Amino acid sequence: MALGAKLDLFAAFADIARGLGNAHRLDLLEHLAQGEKSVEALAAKTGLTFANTSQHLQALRRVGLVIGERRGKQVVYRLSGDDVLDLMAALRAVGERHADAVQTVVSDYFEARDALEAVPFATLEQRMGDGLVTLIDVRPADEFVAAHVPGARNIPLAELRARLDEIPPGAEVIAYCRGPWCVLAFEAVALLREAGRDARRLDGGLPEWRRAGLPVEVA
Amino acid sequence: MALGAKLDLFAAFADIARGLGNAHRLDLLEHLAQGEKSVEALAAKTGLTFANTSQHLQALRRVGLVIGERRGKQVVYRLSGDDVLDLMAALRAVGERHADAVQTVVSDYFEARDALEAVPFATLEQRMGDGLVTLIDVRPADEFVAAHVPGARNIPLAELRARLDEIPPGAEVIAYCRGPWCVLAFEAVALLREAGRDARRLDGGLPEWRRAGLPVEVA
DNA sequence: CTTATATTCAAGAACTCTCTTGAATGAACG
DNA sequence: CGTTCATTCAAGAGAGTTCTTGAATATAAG
Repeated sequence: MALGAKLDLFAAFADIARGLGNAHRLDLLEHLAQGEKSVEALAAKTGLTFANTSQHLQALRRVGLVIGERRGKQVVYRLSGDDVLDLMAALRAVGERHADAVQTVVSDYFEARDALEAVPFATLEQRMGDGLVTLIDVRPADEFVAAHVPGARNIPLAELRARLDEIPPGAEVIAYCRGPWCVLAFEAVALLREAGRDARRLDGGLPEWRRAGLPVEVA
Repeated sequence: MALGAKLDLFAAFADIARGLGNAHRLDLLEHLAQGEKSVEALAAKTGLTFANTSQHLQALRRVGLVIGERRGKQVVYRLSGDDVLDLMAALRAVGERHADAVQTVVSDYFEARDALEAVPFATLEQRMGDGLVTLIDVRPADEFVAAHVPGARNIPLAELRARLDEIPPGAEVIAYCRGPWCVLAFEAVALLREAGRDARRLDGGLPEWRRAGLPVEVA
């Protein structure tokens, strides 16, 4: 019984781990970390079919990682708690350490990343105060509207090249996006450097900012 | 490419999550959190067959959660890093929150647990200093020998009833075992209370103690 | 060199997961 | 109250996981 109960307990935890055990579901979780979203919105963001998105969301809900709530005609999903962000961060920590050793694609990714040193939140706050820095949020506009770092200007990555003139030439540019797994800010920094700007990435995206207890701005 | 690379990255993280996605593998990880062990030792502790234990360990090694090293005739496995403990703790945090809602067995487990308030590490250290407390390690002797909290006395759960007289009657008893998922200390506390002792559980087992940077004693 | 010991590999049966397709539900709106 | 829209359910093909069994390695010891 003690042994059986223990395995039952482990089985429950294993179910949660299996909930995270699919690339598309991690993608969905990252999008949900930006804020609550309908199934339709998630299907559009991830490129999955409607039914498939729904099934993945139900898998996540079954193990308690997300909560789905009917709101009129739509069902809106959100992360079930901040500990889900912590769990994803812990997974990332193990993954980044292991990446070098095994996965080439991934280690390329992280090598590129190491080359661009990230700016900690505290440093950003300080420089924002001094007015020495332009902070840009390179996520799509709808995610910016839902929540963003105070003082950030929204220039989605897709529009960045065309809107370079909106960024004051002298100041340092700091870019952020959805979080540590998100490529948008990396690409933004690469593009900005190509254009001769002094650009760096913020060390963490909006979910990490919020998780750190820092204020966010809406609309 | 950006999208493909991102999914490759997520797939790598998902592989790690799937590594945790099996009750037996979580069991193996908990045992490895006590210290490195051979395949044979793990098979004995978990009750799995030899070949099955080996296969699960290889699954864990493939995703970088454990490291296996040939040492003479044996292959000795250990956790690949402290971040694996953090990952397990994060998984537990989500699981405990979700437990009430879904798994009855598990919620029973956690209810029983809530009834016995756990003693934080800091409190233990203070009371140990005052000599007001008897600390017992209820894990099997081999795990105690590998590492234990300084000042603890080893009385494996199986022997506890027979060795009650080794515990000074007046003082409070604090028991610990393998960690938050381990039932040994729960059962020890229940048994001690039945015997009229003032017993409580330590809030965390040996892996958590070590992870907190506190000193351990060997042999 | 042979044997014993510890571990891994290989193959197969039973089961689970994933994605697709098309039908079914549930709420809102005319 | 019938239609529309967003979502879920159901069934099935294909792939992956798990456990068992027995054979294959690799090291150590005689």
